[in-house]
Amino acid sequence: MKASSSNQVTDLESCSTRVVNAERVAVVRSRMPGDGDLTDTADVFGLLSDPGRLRLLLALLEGELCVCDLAVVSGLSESATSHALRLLRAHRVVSVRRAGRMAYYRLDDAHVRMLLDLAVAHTEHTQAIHPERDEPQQA
Amino acid sequence: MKASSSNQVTDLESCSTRVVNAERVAVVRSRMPGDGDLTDTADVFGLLSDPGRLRLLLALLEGELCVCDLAVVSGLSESATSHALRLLRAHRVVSVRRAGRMAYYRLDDAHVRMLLDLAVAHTEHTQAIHPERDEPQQA
DNA sequence: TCAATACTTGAATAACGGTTCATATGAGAG
DNA sequence: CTCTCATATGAACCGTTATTCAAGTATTGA
Repeated sequence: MKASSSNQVTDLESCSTRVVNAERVAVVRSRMPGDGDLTDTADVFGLLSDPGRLRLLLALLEGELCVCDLAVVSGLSESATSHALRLLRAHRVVSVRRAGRMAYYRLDDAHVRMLLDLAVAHTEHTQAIHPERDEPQQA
Repeated sequence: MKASSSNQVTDLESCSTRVVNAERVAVVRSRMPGDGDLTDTADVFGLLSDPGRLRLLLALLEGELCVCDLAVVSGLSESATSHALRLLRAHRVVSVRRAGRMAYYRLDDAHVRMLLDLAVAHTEHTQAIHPERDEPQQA
């Protein structure tokens, strides 16, 4: 717990930034996560912010896949796929299982899985509501 | 965060990319969202991938705030705050209410709100499980 | 009207991030 | 052992993006 002595938020009138609603600012400040948690969270979102990586992770929602299959599904080159998987692995989002010369990757982060599920649900939802976009999904 | 049309995934054996588990690849392919939805989703995650913007949006979870208060809370300059809000506004994530010379921004995207709530819940959860990180929240 | 306030905008700079190419590693086949 | 296959890695390239500075637009008050 933080016993923040934030009754007096008017302590930064000196610089160019004033405060209009001091009370709300204090509340928001007290609820704001710490710097470390914040950058961690931003990093996680950053990992999901690339279409290629997003495809990789969505492909892994159903179970493990080898690198070349991931490359095919994601539309990336095998090198780009490997780089992307390396990044995801570094952040503990995926894990590897080696079998011979193959490498099978799987999704290994419950939080990321929830974010992906939520994103998928949302796209399906908006697809149902706003079907104006034509999506030819080749068989 | 970019809007690229990088979908060229034809199922040919001719090129260097083979398929190992053809069945799984087919299933994953059929479930894969279309290119438009995918870049949209990636863009949304991209908007949340910056600590400054993340702070802005977390601040707006509780209600509207004016630009200078948002600048204070996020730790950004007022110019950087305005640029960030412009970007979020362009993506319909926040909306503005003008009152005199003030501009009050509010969170205006249910999906983003869910993502933020989930992220906050997760940081609080891991904070409870792994409290190894010390968080001195400056008063 | 003049000046101050609250916010916006554009240009410029610097840093970051994703792809590619070439090469490396390591396992299995011959 | 040698060669190929599956993946990994490093360096370079180039577009993207965040920040800053300076100037611009409204709006309010004197």
